[in-house]
Amino acid sequence: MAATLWDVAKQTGLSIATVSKYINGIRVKESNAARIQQAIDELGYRVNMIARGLKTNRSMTVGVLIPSLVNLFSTSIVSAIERVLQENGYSTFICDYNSDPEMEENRFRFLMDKSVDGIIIMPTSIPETSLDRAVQSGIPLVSIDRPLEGTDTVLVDNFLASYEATQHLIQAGHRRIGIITGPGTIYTARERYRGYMQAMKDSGIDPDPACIRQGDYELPGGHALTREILDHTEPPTALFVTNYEMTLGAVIALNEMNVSIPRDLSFIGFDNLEMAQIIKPRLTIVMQPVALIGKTAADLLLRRLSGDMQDFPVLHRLKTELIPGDSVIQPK
Amino acid sequence: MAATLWDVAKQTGLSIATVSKYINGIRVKESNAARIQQAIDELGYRVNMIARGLKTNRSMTVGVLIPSLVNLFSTSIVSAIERVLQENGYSTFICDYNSDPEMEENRFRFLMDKSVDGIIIMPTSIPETSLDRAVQSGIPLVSIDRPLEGTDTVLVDNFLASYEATQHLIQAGHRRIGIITGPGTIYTARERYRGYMQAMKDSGIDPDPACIRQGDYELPGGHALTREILDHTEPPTALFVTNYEMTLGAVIALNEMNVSIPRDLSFIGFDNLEMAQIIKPRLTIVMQPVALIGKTAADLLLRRLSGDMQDFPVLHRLKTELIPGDSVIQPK
DNA sequence: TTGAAAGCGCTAACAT
DNA sequence: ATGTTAGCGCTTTCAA
Repeated sequence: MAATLWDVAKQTGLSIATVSKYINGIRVKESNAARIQQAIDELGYRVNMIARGLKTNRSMTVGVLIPSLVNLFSTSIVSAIERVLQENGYSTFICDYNSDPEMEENRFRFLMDKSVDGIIIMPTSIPETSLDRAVQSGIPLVSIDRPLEGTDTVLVDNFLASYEATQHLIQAGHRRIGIITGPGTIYTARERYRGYMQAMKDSGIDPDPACIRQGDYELPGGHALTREILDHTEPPTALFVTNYEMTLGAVIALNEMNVSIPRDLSFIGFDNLEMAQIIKPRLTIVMQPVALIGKTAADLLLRRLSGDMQDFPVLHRLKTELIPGDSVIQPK
Repeated sequence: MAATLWDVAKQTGLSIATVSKYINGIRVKESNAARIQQAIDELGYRVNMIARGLKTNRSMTVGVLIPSLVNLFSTSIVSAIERVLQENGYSTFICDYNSDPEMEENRFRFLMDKSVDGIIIMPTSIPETSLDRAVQSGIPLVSIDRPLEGTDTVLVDNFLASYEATQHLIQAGHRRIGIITGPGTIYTARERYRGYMQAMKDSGIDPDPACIRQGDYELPGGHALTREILDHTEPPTALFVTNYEMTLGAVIALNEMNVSIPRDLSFIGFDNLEMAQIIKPRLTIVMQPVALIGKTAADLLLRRLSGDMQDFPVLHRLKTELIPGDSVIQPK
């Protein structure tokens, strides 16, 4: 059906080998080059990547494994990854594991079976041992958002992000500061909780457990827990919500309860500048450099793919940014 | 490095062909089957999909092309597609074209070059002629969300969805009904606009242009246009917003403006039941069956992939659902 | 500079 | 039921 090297060779009267060389950028006689190119155009010849892959043992694809495709944070990163990889001739198998630990391993194996050249993974609970197969096959692995033992990693300084946000509230004069964290099983959630606790401690504040709620990183959780915290007889004067979905839920809940930001409650949210800027008053948020995370991970993988194993395993800890809005003022 | 058929054959003392047969589910002697399986386990043998693909001329991958990876509607569909495909042994190349017409063609060609077995595309502006290559290569194509000439298509009845929503407002007694539509370049936006106009017309209402705004399907647009419409000297008594992002923007804007739903304004939004249920009062929304769209498209593609070209090209027009909330009441 | 030939790992006749 | 063999389309020595 589709034209092959053989067709081009035949049409030009040259050999397959010569045509192959031309395609791979090896010098051929100028006049031949022209004839080959013409034949390629006429026949609409395109390299069969599968055949090439079989020969070169490189599929020019990388796998990207994320908890969920239906999550803005993940997909923003993937979007950046895909762009970089694509610019370098790689294509991307994107897999989600539905935040399901079993499926996580499952999909990882699946990617391996697809003979990807490298893998970028946002792990939740996959045990290090399951990754051995990749390591042993010499397939580069880059972990994002959460660290993995003995693996190149790109993440943000979650502890510091949370520390700074909390400190920001403290400096505004708050002492009764609420926080909605993520699941204790998730690394980022633990780190963000740590940052909050440390900041409180460093200021000599003893946090009230009534102000601390562990959420699930999902919108409904943020909504419900915000109500819980605010319904307390002595609600906090400031609230810090530690991811995007829960921030959305919190804002909706506060609107419903007619709790005015920042008059009744100072507020710091997480991620998604766009949303933060649209809300009135503009929300003060912790912003993660999603595009940079993706780009850094992709660049790193590309480097490993090219055989450069310098400084392995490296840990890129990117900085978050506290974007000031109008949602934090002094408590009454 | 990795074990091949040859290794397994050698270890078992059988021939490559026999091992291959076993792997492909062709009966071999029971005792041999056991030996082969054991060797496979011991060696950690896994089929080389690339080699198999070269031989069978099927890569067992399909391409999915969407405008954006950073859009809940798209990714929800993709998520469903991926699930179905994966269950059937296919893997998925997900590409986004950043809502950029040039890139759209670009990425389409890219997928073709990757010798995918089939393609599911959510097209924006790709000309039918660009798809010829797929058609000529015999690569099945399924279009989602928007119809494509001569192509299997899965979409929802946008006209009816909008008609019903508008009618719902009219039946509640509204006559001054605002709408925020999407870009005129996008099929769904045009259809939703048509549905609104038709419903108004069928009830003998002449819509006021001041109540009609064309948005961009993005959150900030919904936000800004809601303010515009409400700032009018004679604002509508009801507002219909025609996609998720803009609905989010509209709700935020209304909260800011202290416009109470439904007391001051009846409201119908679009998509994302989760959000609609969390907002108080619960939003009445038009819901698209995203999971079903994905599943239908994947099933259809799978059918074409298996050679069943019955009723080609078929158009699946799925039904949306108007989910009643508490955001629509009679106007004052 | 070009071409002949040997596979990459697998499947599928075909023969046994 | 099993084995032999001929490729799939490409890259890459090696020789000419």
